[in-house]
This record gives sequence, C-alpha cells and structure tokens, in this order.
Amino acid sequence: SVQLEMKALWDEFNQLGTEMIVTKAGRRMFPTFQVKLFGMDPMADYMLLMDFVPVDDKRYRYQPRFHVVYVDPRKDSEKYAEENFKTFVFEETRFTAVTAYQNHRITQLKIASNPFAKGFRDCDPEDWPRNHRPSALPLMSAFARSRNPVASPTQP
Amino acid sequence: SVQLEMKALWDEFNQLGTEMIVTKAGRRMFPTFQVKLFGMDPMADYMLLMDFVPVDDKRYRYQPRFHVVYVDPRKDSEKYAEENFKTFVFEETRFTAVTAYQNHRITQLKIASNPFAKGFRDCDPEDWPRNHRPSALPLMSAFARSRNPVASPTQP
DNA sequence: TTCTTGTCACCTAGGTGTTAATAT
DNA sequence: ATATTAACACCTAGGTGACAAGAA
Repeated sequence: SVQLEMKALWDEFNQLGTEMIVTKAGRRMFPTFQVKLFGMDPMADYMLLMDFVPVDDKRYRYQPRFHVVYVDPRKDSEKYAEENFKTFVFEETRFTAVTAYQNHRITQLKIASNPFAKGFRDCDPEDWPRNHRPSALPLMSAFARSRNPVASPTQP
Repeated sequence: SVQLEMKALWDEFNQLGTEMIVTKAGRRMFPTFQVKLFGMDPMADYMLLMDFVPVDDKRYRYQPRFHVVYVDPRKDSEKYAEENFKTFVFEETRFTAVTAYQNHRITQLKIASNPFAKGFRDCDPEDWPRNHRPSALPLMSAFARSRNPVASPTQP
C-alpha cells in the first residue's frame, strides 16, 4: 500500500483547484508528490514510476499516477507482467497546468505554504501557519532532506 | 581504465601536501574525487566503491581508492570474485586529515580554487586564475552539475 | 485580448575559512 | 601548549511569485 505525504495540504489545494506553473525550462511541483510505501519484500527489487494522464478531454488538466513494479526474477517474467505491478492514483494531486496563476487563492496558498515564496508573505511570522498543523512544513523539509526516510506506521 | 578529473588541481595541492578539514558533522573534500570510466560493457552491471587506506603508519594520512566491481551474472560468481574487480589508486589524491589547516599555502590554494571560499579572496577578480588554466573551474562546475557527464577522449 | 517569456528581489539551503572559546 | 569545537560573515546554487514586455 502507498500513503500520500502532505495529504492535508494537497486536499487544501485541491478544494481550490490546484494549479502548477509550467515553464520552458521546467519547474518543480508544489506541493511535492511524495509517498510512503508499505508491505514491501525487503529481499525483492522494485521499480518506481510516475506518469501523468489527462483528467478529461480538456487540455492541461494532468492526473499524476504512481506505479510500483515488482522485478520478477523468473525467466518467463513477461508472462506475469500484468500481476507484477500496481498503480496508485491520488485524486487530490490532480492539477491544471498554467503559465500564470488563474486563481488568486491558489497563489496565496502557494505563498503561505511554500518556504521559497516566503518573500511574498505579508502576515506576521507568528500568524502562520493559520489553518495548518504546525509540524507539517518542518516534517516536509525533513522528508525532502532524508535519502532513506524512515517509514512510520500508517494511522488509521 | 579510469581517468582522474581535475588532475592538474590535485597535483598542485599534492605538491604542497594536501590537507582536508574533518569535522564532527562531516565535511566535503576539496578538490572533489571525480573520475571518468572507459571501456565499460554497456550491457553489464557494475558497482562503484571508494575507501580510504592509511598512507603510512602515521595517523591521519588517508589514501583514497576507487574500486570497479563487475556484477557477474553467473551463479558461481563467487569463484571469480578476484578477477571481477579492479582497484584504482591516484597517489595525487592522498591527503592529511586535520581539524585546522597546518600549511598556509594550502589554505590560500583552497581559497583561490574553491568557489565557496570566494569571500576570502583579496585579489582582483581579473587577477584570477593566475596559475590555473582559465577553463578549469567552469569545467568542474559543469561536471558537478551534470548527472551523466559526457565522456571525452583521454588526452595522451 | 489572451497567453507566454524573461528579469528581478527575496527567499531557502548549504559550502567556505576565520576567529574566539573550549577541551585535552 | 596543542587540538577541537561552535558561531559567524560571505559566498554558491537555485526555488518563489510579481511584473513588464513580447507573442499569438
């Protein structure tokens, strides 16, 4: 099973209609798509893949997907291709690709929650986070820094 | 075969007796140990390892080593362990581990050649590099940025 | 109009030697 | 004495949205 990190933040963006800036040179997503995996075989090899599929027939509305492929050691592994992978879709991570923000509330939420946009905040440092759990952002930073994140138990 | 990157800079440090600062939290080396590999089998798997061995019976004088291990697909690969790896030692990369620099000329060469120490340079920007090939440092930066450096022919 | 691009000030994040304080 | 540590100013490197200019 796979658990989405920063789900509360993704939910908050998704309620407003998440937008992601796209540029010619490429640009990071925010929030970042990060997950924890559970129930892996410590002795097995896996391949982790991501892709983006259209949400509907409108343009520029990509749904991220996450794929876990078990590397089957058997010689006739091609036969089991269909059962050796699992796809996970978190609908709260869907977004519209834009070259400039369309919804001002999205802009404000990005500024409020992305540390790199701190320069555009106008509230007192103490005021923030308002509707966020205080530990959310430090946790995210720690997660981004750690190369081997420690899996903690999923909360029900 | 393996070719040491920034060999000219390593040589310059080695002539003075290279020193590397060690700290409790860990600290980067400078120059950085970077190599290009030649003659690999594109279809094979390899494991790349580094270790540090004492240069002599004096303390704190580590010689870096670089190991290339061919991942033998045969089931009895243990039998061929001795012939499936190659060790490369570049003597110009040996150094003394210190908690504070002992040789002031080493300090000055670090300041002159490490971009992160630019704040301690006292010469005109135009004066530098003095005894360095002009292209050396930009090349190093580009090398550090590139995740798949393009192998260029070894010059004799 | 509408969409896209490039530049900018303002940040985060972290790699330098210096220096003064503290161990040993 | 000598060796080590911690705080610091000064950098590199690069991720933000704002804004003005340009393209479609």
